[in-house]
Amino acid sequence: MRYSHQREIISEIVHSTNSHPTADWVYGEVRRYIPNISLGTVYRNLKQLTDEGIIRTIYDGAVARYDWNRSPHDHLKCNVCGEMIDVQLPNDGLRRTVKDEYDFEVSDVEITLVGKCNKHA
Amino acid sequence: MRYSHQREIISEIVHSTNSHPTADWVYGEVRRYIPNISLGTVYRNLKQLTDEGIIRTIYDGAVARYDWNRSPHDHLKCNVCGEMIDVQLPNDGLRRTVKDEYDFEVSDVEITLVGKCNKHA
DNA sequence: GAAATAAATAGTAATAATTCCTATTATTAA
DNA sequence: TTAATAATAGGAATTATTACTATTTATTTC
Repeated sequence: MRYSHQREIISEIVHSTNSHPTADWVYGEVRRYIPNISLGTVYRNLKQLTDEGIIRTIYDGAVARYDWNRSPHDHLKCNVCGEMIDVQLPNDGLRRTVKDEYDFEVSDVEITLVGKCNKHA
Repeated sequence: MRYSHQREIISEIVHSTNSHPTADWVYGEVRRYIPNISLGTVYRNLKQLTDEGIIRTIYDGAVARYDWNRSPHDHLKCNVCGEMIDVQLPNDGLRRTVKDEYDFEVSDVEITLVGKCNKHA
């Protein structure tokens, strides 16, 4: 993968936020720096960055979101404010359970807890 | 919600499989019984059945899948054969952890373990 | 049981998110 | 510096899904 200015900016933008942005939001931000960038370029680069392991793609219902946080982690999704919060939850138990009970070889764990975050006591 | 033949058949089809079918697959099946049913009718009814709690909608990446199994459960997704297997995993620990550590009020737990199922030793 | 009411349908157009295509531009290797 | 080719912009195409509308059908009322 050779250098491109567009990819550099896209990567920086994803790394600049904890908001798990959508492709469309990233597109809007990149245009502040590269006004005539095309949406296809944004998608292509988000995919390439994902393939290279530089960012992660997560799915929130039907839309893709992008996450700079590559370390294994889970998400809390607040139904009230829509925010998605990174958390690290223990999953050794889950892995062991499915290995023992279903003979299933786990390569990836995806946990999302939906509910109400602490901003809405 | 008043009776309709179309909804009846759609519901039966979703209940007849463990394959977590997509709307498109359901559409193909329903047409064996109602050849001129429209895709919009399938989507509308799948949504209504979901709203009524008769079936569940789950997301597999970007596509919606439908599941007759309403009891709380999780999924094992096999990367080799693509199958999605229903399992019941304990999640009391997870709930307690986020309650205690993040003051997050959980209403729903979504767990998908990705890997290799026991058909591919 | 027939007419009135309104929900549901078929068929099709529209939308949203994403991918694909192609002529042109830019990066890198020699 | 040039040759090779990856990446781009711009737009068309695709896929999944929702919206619209005239017509049909299930239910309600008399």
